[in-house]
Amino acid sequence: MLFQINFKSAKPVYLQLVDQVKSAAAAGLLRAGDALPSIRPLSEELRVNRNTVAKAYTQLEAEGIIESQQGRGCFVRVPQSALRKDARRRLLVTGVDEVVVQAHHLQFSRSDLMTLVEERFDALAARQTSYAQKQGTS
Amino acid sequence: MLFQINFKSAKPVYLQLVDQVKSAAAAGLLRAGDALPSIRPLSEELRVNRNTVAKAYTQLEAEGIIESQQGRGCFVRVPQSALRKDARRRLLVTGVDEVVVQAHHLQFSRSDLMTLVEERFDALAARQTSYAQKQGTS
DNA sequence: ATAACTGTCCTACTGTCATATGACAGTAGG
DNA sequence: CCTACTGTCATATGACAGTAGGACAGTTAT
Repeated sequence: MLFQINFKSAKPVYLQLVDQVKSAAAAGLLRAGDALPSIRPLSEELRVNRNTVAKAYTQLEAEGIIESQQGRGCFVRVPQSALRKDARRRLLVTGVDEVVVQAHHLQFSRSDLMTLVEERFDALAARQTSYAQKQGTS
Repeated sequence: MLFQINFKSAKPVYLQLVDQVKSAAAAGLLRAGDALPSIRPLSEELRVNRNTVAKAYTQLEAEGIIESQQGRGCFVRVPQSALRKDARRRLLVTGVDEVVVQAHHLQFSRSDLMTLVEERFDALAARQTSYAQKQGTS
């Protein structure tokens, strides 16, 4: 089971799926060219409506993470953002600022936060390399 | 004008207000004991319904950021989370993971990300100290 | 051609967001 | 006391987001 949904979460189901696909792609569990689970089987496995999965895939296509081909399936795209460095940076700053404010209210010091970010980044990178070893890197 | 609303944003108005109050509190623009703008005047200034502001304040009270007293007003609480360190950490990890994945898709390296986080943290801290100097620190 | 798969579109139900309005309750100052 | 402020609650309404089911359209293999 690659993906799983938390129905108690306040976050919409389709956005949970979007995040999980992104995360899997970032961790190397899904690599460029790989086919995603097709909509209907996945919707059954997750106990969710087809259109909910379809909506997640539409969103992912809009963000340039995947590409969908009618009648064939959906596929992971090679990671390349069309945006310039400063535009991408601006996007990231928004998320970073939220985390920084949250860290403050949760009474985390600067070094606490830095350590945590390093740790989580490395955790992601670790998943990446362990998977690459199993599969063989191209 | 402490707060301002972006009506074009996808984020609900009341959540924009919640974030801005949190941010102001984290930056020291609002300090423990300070009164928040009262609901009706603020709603007029922001061109928003009273209930929308009230909803934001209710949310902030639920999160322990402010305290509201009927007939008196709403006040910033002393920052203290009732949660244990590991519970607070778990909350923060969620946000950090999202940023880490986002950073990956925006093609930011580990050091790029670390630098950015440091930068944004210091930017927040700088607002804090500059305000403290103007007002005098207690 | 047909069957079985793939994604896509349309329509409808449900809940959330925001607005508007009226009424009520606690607090402070004249 | 009375007035003017404060927050709170209930209801109604319109717009939109999330989810769901039926019908449609493209692809592949037999």
